[in-house]
Amino acid sequence: MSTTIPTQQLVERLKCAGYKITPARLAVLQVIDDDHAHLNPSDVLEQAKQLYPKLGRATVYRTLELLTELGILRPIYMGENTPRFIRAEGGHHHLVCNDCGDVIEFDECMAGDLTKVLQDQFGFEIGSHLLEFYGRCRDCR
Amino acid sequence: MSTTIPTQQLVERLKCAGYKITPARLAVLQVIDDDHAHLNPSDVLEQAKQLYPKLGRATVYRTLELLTELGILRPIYMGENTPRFIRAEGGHHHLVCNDCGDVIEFDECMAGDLTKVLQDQFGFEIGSHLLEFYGRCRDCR
DNA sequence: GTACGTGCAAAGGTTTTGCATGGCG
DNA sequence: CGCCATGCAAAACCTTTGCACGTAC
Repeated sequence: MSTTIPTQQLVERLKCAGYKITPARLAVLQVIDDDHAHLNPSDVLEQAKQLYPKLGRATVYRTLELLTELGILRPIYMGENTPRFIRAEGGHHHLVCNDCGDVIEFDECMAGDLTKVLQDQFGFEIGSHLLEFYGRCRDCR
Repeated sequence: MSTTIPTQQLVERLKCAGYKITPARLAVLQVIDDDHAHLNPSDVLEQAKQLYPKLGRATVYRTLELLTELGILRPIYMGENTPRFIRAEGGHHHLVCNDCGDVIEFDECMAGDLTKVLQDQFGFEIGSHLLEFYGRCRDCR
């Protein structure tokens, strides 16, 4: 499994923050290095284990926590009772169906304008955002 | 504890859907009947127990699930590993601090415009939305 | 009176922690 | 070679389920 990995960028960020690059971390990084993934811890374990079979569940939790602290990942809640992790940067725009749970991503977003307003008004330094609409999809209507 | 409760509206919705009005449900309804609350199941249990001490934890879970099915509540994830329940209607706009976890609500929101675009584009029937910005608050900078 | 709702306790999952071993730098 | 990171197993949590009893309608 050796693409010239785009994961490289993430590896740099770990290194710069003073963390060691281990096979366990590499496996997790490769799995979550997709702007459109939204995996829960068990998904990550399962997929990363294919890259590094010795990987343990606790390590996945520890790595996900680390990546969240570094601002690389963000946990979101999609209705079931486990968190799902998505890339923290930029924006995520979801259309969630209340009936079948399907999630559609869309691009349009006007959050950029608001970002500046909010930074000024509340003194917040804003790094990313999540915009979700809830309703019923075409098929479920 | 007997205001002329605004909770009345919620009670109606339960009745209409064919559910019995019990003290346990009333207590939970009163606790979550606040557009700005974002409580996790334990919070709800704790607060509702003050209104109805016999209340059990399982009943809180069952009631929260029921209210979610009826479209009255919606679970969201705010970083810890428990869901928090908010009123499902309309929009929720949060400014979340990555460091201290503080949540500020704001009013401005341009999601209304997008709603129509998305309904047309994806055939979705949209009922509500959640817009969250993540960053660091004034105090944590 | 009947069916639905409840509280309790046990079961089922998920997440966290402790600790001896292993491996990155 | 020194620490940090890991895997395993156990502990701690949170959530769900089964069941006999209570109660809204």
